[in-house]
Amino acid sequence: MSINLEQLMQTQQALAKQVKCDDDFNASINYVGGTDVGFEDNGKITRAAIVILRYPTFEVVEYHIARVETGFPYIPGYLSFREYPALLAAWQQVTQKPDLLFVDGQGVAHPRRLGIASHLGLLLDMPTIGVAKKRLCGQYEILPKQAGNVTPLQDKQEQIGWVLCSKNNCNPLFISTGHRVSQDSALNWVNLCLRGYRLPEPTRWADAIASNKPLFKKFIYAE
DNA sequence: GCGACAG
DNA sequence: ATCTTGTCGC
Repeated sequence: MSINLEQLMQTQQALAKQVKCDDDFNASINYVGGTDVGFEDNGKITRAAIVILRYPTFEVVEYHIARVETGFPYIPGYLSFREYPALLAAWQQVTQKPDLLFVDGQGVAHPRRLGIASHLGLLLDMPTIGVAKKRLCGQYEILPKQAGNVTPLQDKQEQIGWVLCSKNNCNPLFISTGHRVSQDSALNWVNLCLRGYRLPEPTRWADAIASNKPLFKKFIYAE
């Protein structure tokens, strides 16, 4: 089996046309979700974590981890094809579906406007926000690492997202609309979910769960 | 042609 | 992403 990138590119372009960048979700958010993906056995196994938090208290309501065989390599610009199968498996286990889902990776801040947050948003028909730790494409003005600083991420006269300094002395986050959320709301909701750490709570918990970090171990022990 | 390139 | 200790700075 070989990979036909030409074919996948066309698939992305077709899907990108279906992405909605306007607010289309209940104004009252009661549950927010976060996702993160990790790998095991030299990448043979893809491990996806999904966590649901109550908003605005950020208590963990439930979390799930799904492991599936990795069926696609990592190719910049095609990350979603590698990670979405495991994310869908984890999603099936979710009882309390969130009102908003924070996805690790780009939303429309992607060469063809279909980062994993947008792709997953379409597959789940859920409002999603892309929260990436690195830039994939687009240009922006370098900002002092002072919490609160924010500048547009632009690609060819078009704003594809935001570069946000979420915490002092930390590298910025790359925020972009995934699906059914406006760029302004994406930035707004990330800010509303920040609690003194670089990552917004849904992403921070998903990160801890997917990688079995101290925050998660402590949580398990307390349970 | 060369470098850049989410996780 | 992952393999990994200590270390520097806020």
